[in-house]
Amino acid sequence: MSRFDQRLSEILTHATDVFDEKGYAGASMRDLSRASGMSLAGLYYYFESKEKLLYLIQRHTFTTILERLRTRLEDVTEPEARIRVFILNHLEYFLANQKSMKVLSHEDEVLKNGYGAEIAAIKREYVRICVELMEELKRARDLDFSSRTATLSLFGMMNWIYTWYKPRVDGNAEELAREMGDIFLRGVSSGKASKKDPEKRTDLIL
Amino acid sequence: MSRFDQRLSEILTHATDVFDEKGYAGASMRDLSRASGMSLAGLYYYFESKEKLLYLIQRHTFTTILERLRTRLEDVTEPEARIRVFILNHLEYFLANQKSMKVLSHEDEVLKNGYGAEIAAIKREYVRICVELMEELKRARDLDFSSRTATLSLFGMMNWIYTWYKPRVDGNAEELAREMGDIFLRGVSSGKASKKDPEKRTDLIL
DNA sequence: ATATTTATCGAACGTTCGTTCGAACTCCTG
DNA sequence: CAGGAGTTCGAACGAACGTTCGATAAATAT
Repeated sequence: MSRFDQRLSEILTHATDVFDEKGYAGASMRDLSRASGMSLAGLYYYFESKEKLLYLIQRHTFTTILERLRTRLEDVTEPEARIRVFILNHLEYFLANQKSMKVLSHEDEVLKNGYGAEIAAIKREYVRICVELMEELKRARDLDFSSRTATLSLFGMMNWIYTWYKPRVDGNAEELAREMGDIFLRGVSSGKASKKDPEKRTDLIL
Repeated sequence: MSRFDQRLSEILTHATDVFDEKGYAGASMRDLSRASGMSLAGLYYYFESKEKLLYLIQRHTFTTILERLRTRLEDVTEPEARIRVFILNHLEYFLANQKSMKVLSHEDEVLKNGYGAEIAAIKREYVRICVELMEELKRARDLDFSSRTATLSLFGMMNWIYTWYKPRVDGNAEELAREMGDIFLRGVSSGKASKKDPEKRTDLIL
């Protein structure tokens, strides 16, 4: 890892802190300069615009969590266990990198065109995997529920924690993953749900 | 309703559109001026700062949904039904006022000091009611789960919809409330969950 | 030690920001 | 129709914005 890359990732870390606290639009380049201990002009040696900086943060965060997920899923075949792996992976990374994940979640719509499209593609792939896990579970247990609503509800449960999680009160990722996994999996485990429209589309429009 | 109040609420509506689209920090007073068809200076006849404008939007949205909830809960006594009333009320208002609710959810932390404290107090009361419904259910059915985690997970499921809801795909509030109610209530209905720490605190620190 | 690349900086650019102010317009009341 | 209150506006304020540029300092290579 070159000196350049190392310094860049330090800047990314500090920028993440600032975006977390003030939001992307609310954070100024001068804020970032102050936080990273580098001059305003100096920052532009490492990236060409504020927008690109957000892109770099989001891409790194998203590709990392996706990578870890893929590795972990390799070892597990049972459908419910695979969903629990998904939940645990998501929450573990979320809590260990709360600021990055808030910047990823909260600044979801600010990147436009090229950068935005690239991040959106990673996101689509991440969600697609989760929907597939739902489909596996439905097939294995002959369940009937909307994979789309279920998946997006699950993401809601998990992603919302950035608004309320307090380490001292809410325990670690394992506990939380177990609690949320219990609620979600038991909630979804019954033929009764969503009987009305079993052909409900499962592809996602995001 | 005075002419002043009427014009103000028109401005609030247009401002909500702009905040929804660009975020509070990303929206300029000139954007708001353009959207509401009034001159930049003219806006300041109706409110004294951009911050106050966000406060007015958030307060109106939050007090309205809270008011409706109280009215609806008066008619229902059975614990599970009361939670379903909460979910339906929340989702109905959320979908009918998507932009306002996004501004309320997404710009949660931007108001500081006086204004922020007032909104936070309404929020605390709203969440407190939901936690109490959980406690009622637990008592009535002798269940054992963390009211805090359950409540906040439920809020996550519901509030996250502003990131994915498409009317044509996801149906109306009733359907969604039934689906999410099924998942959540079935998920929470079992003595097995969270057995490990039955004394887990139920008061919320937000 | 010198030359060359890599890294950092102060100062400034033009633009946009939230807000103010006094003048003007509109409207209701006497 | 005169007059005062209620409403709207153009123009401007100083401050802060994202970005650029040429000079300088530090690190590396010769």
